[in-house]
Amino acid sequence: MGEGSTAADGPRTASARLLAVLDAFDAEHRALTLSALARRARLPVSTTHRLVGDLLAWGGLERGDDGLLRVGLHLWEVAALAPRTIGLREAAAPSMGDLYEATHENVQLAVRDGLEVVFVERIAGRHAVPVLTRVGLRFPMSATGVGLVLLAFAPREVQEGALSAPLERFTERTVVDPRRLRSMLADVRRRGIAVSDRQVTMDALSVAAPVRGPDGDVVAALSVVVQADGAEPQALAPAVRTAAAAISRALAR
Amino acid sequence: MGEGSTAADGPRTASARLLAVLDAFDAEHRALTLSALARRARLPVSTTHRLVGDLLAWGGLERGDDGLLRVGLHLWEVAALAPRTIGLREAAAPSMGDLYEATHENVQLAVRDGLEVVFVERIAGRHAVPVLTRVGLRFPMSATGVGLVLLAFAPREVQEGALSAPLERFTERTVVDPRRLRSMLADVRRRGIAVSDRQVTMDALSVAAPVRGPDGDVVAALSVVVQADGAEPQALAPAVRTAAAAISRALAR
DNA sequence: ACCAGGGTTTCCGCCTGGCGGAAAAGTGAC
DNA sequence: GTCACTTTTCCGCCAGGCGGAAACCCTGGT
Repeated sequence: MGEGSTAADGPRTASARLLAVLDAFDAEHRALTLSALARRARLPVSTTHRLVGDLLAWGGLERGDDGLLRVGLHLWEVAALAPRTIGLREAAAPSMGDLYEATHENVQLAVRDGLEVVFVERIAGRHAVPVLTRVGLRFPMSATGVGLVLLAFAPREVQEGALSAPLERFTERTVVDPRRLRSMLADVRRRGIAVSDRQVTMDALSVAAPVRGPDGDVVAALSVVVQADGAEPQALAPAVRTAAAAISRALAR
Repeated sequence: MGEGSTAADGPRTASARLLAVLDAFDAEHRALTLSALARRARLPVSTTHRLVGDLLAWGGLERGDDGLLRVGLHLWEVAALAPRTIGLREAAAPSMGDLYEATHENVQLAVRDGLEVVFVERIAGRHAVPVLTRVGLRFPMSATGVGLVLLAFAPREVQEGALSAPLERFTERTVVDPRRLRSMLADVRRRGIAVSDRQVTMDALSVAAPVRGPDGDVVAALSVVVQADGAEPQALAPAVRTAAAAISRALAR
């Protein structure tokens, strides 16, 4: 799911209310007044005031000099203990740095969550093609390079779930035919590389490879994203594979 | 505070209980059984079971194939919205990369929280002196390079608070005399650089500079940490200042 | 100086749902 | 089969979470 389960309809538990306060924040709303937060969480102002007090006391939120509320440091400290985020980033950082040095293009690391990818790290090339992704962004799997990798190696029921849902189109080149996607996924499994050519934006092509955990499961995917014009995926593939393999080895330690 | 306010003594609110579940995790306990989590949170097992259910549903926790509970991806997604963490890291990443390329030593970025520093980013030099810090670690301010910077430029009452508390000794060279520390802080403010020489470990010296926000306040500190033997802080200072200034400029945009 | 329209904070009666002890069920090692 | 842990379920109790209302605050406009 994109957002934690804090649907406003029906009775909500105390926990759900507290977590709904946290879900009021997003990339477009990083700083909120108490009243705005209450509206976004669909809670009465006095309830929100009380819950915000609890979160402020714990460090889940901070109140700025401007009176606005923001996500706090302690929440991040706890979240940093998630193995699929900071731990993965730390294991990946040297190899991502190497891949960046080798290509000077955007380098991205993502994990799967349900039927979506979540980007956990990226190095943005200064002169590289602009990319939509930012750390913490969640995105459908079927169009991006990393998404294709993660879907290809996902459990069968996840693949069937993704293939039976309507596939979202982002450009005229986005693959939205399930049969074609199924075929692409088989190809990704065979070659150990995914190429997404102008499926997300019309100027970007990405090449992605799987990152495996200690027991061989695919736990993340690594990609470079380059200008589609003049791109040579076959030339990029070895470097991406090598970097992904290095991350896999780092995770095995 | 180091840990969110979830003291186990006395009556606890529903919010405090939920947050105590999250606080059960730390760097040494990233994966926990339900029973272990209940013990660490000082909650009855059935209460913990219910709260864990709420967090699993929201994405704050995940249950692995091994049955163990871990901090989940959605918590990190929310935490990634904290301006003092991912946002700061992203602004800092190019300059930290440059400083690393220039020195090939450990590069660290930290923010102040109360009377402690929290490390929000680091680049570990492959052949550099081992450092204690990891991302998400919190540490007293007075001994580290970044801590000296953050303390020097903190509001007066924060400085007085730090100076009136007993200063913790880590090595025989740790400054624990408040008068001497006060003098060092004045020096840091004057020179815009802090040097911590073997105050944390006996083999490391760090050089740190302030990172300023758009309104000129010191919002973070950047440092390199090198082998103390043969270290030339004066030679390192310009590069650290330059990188810190670049981050300050990035934050002003 | 006043007003309006937002905001935040406080109060407190209501009643629901959070709480946790007990028991049942599950798991793995021996 | 036993043991020691684990996880899950049940359900009676009552505490505290809830939120409407009101008070108070702040800022910008006139």
